[in-house]
Amino acid sequence: MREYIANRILTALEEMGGVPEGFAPDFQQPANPEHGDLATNAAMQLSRALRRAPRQIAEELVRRLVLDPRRVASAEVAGPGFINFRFSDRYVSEALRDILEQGDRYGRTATGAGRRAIVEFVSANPTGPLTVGHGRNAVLGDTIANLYDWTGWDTTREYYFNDAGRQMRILAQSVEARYRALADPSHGTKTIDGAGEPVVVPESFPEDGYLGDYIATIAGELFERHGTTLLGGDVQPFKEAAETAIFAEIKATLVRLGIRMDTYFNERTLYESGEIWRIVDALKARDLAYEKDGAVWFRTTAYGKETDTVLVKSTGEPTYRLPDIGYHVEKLGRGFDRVVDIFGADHIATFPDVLSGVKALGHDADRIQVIIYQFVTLVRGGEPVKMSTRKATYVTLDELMDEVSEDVTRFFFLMRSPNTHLEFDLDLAKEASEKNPVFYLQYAHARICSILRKAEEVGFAAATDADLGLLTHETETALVKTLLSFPDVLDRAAEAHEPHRVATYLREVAVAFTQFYGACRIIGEAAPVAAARMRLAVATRHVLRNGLSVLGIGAPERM
RNA sequence: GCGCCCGUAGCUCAACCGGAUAGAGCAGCGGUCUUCUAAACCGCAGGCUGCAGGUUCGAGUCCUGCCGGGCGCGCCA
Repeated sequence: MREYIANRILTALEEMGGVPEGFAPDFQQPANPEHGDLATNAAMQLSRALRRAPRQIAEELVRRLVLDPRRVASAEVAGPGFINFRFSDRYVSEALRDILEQGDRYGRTATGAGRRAIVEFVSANPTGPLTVGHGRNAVLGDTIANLYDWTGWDTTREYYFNDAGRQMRILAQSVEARYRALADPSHGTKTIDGAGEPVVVPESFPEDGYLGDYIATIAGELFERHGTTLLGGDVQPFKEAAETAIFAEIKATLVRLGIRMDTYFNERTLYESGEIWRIVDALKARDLAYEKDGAVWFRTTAYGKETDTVLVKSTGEPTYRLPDIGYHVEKLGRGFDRVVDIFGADHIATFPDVLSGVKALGHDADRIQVIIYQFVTLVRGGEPVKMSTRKATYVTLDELMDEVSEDVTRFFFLMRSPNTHLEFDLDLAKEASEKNPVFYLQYAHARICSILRKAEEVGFAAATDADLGLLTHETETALVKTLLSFPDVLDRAAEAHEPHRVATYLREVAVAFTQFYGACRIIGEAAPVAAARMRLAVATRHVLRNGLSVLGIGAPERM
């Protein structure tokens, strides 16, 4: 519809002349229903170029505008120069028929058709269970991937990790120390500081080791399986056991959240392929990298930073920036048209270096979209909770889901814009979970299912040939019009990488349906009217179900 | 000190590329179940959009400065 009206406007404007090259009228959905179904501010935008008053332009435009009355009922000038369009009844009922035909595909668009996107998210190294902090990343990334999928992109979900660094070494040593305490009765103990409190640990436990219970569990399993045979040996078996166990747990947590990765990318690949050293050479060849004090530096001052940045330490070990650059070059090399990263706010200062590196190597960094989300502040008993994976002062995602359910967890992380801080009050989430807005959406869906069940009981099959023109009540047309914007909402949410728009929209759908439900009965009305209303209910169910599915949230048939 | 994000109703947050009278939920007050799910609906109250300038037909939105909160600024990841 937008496209149709835009074309008609451009045709009319052509006759008027003086319109700037490439002008595209902008549309919005008026907040006030008195302002019609669609509005354009084209006349105001053109005021300057045409050197005429907006209202005058708008009036001439409307006079010249040729619109098919079967689609558009009216076009009128209002306010400072808006042109308000009202859809015809015929268009509205045809659009509703279209929703019903598309069913569980309704909402899908072809915006990204023929293009490929990769969304990298979670990407936690296997040093411990996923925490509430990872939750926002995981749910945001998965839902953004869903949005790409629904808007026609060929979408890949990827998990990037590093199992070779210092943290993994400390993790392995932590497991080994717990194991020794089990396998060797003579192994002593010591006291270290953990989260401000003294903790008793095995004597060989690293000062900054991991204190979580899962470490002891892994050590216990090793002892059961291998007895004392691992004593005094290499640390490698401990590392492998820890990585295997922790990754299994992470994947299980993701599955609970409804997340399945398509690919896993190990940072080590970039070392083994020699990719990172090729990058160093290429940067040096362009005089964007140089050696100083035994280290290799990236000339980030050439990109507006105050200082240059170390790429390879004097120990010969790369900093994480180098493989990050390599990883992004590699992803672009795989032919993705869009490379999306989901990062926490702590990466805000580092990803520009990565983009600079990608650009320096002659790649198209514009294909890379970095989504920065603000941190989750966990509040318990009115106090913010400090979290650390190493010190085990965290709340895991699994614990959170146990407390408030998977659906509430997902919705909570999605209902707010990524770039606002998210305050997660645990007490509130637990106590007031029944008041959570997600239930409102699910309830509307369950209610529709209930009506359809009831209709069947009383022998009221939902005829597919209903006369949709009978839907003339205020709440009926309002509901249909709300349903109509679903594809557009998905397009915009995908483009902006803002899943919360879908959540906000679904609430509007649920409100519109509930108002219709309150004002109009279905079962018991004259057959033609009842049939038409049932079709409307079915269409609404499609939008709710499809929308919830984009968010990764269940659509229960009864509650 | 520098960079980025945020500041909107008592609380948590919306506001689509700068548009028309800034909207929801929760909390508060008052109504509504003999009829398809009351996990609901209707109504009332609640605002100098942190402050001060600027840009323009028009600013919560863009620019500058200040105030307040968060995150980051390492040969750590």
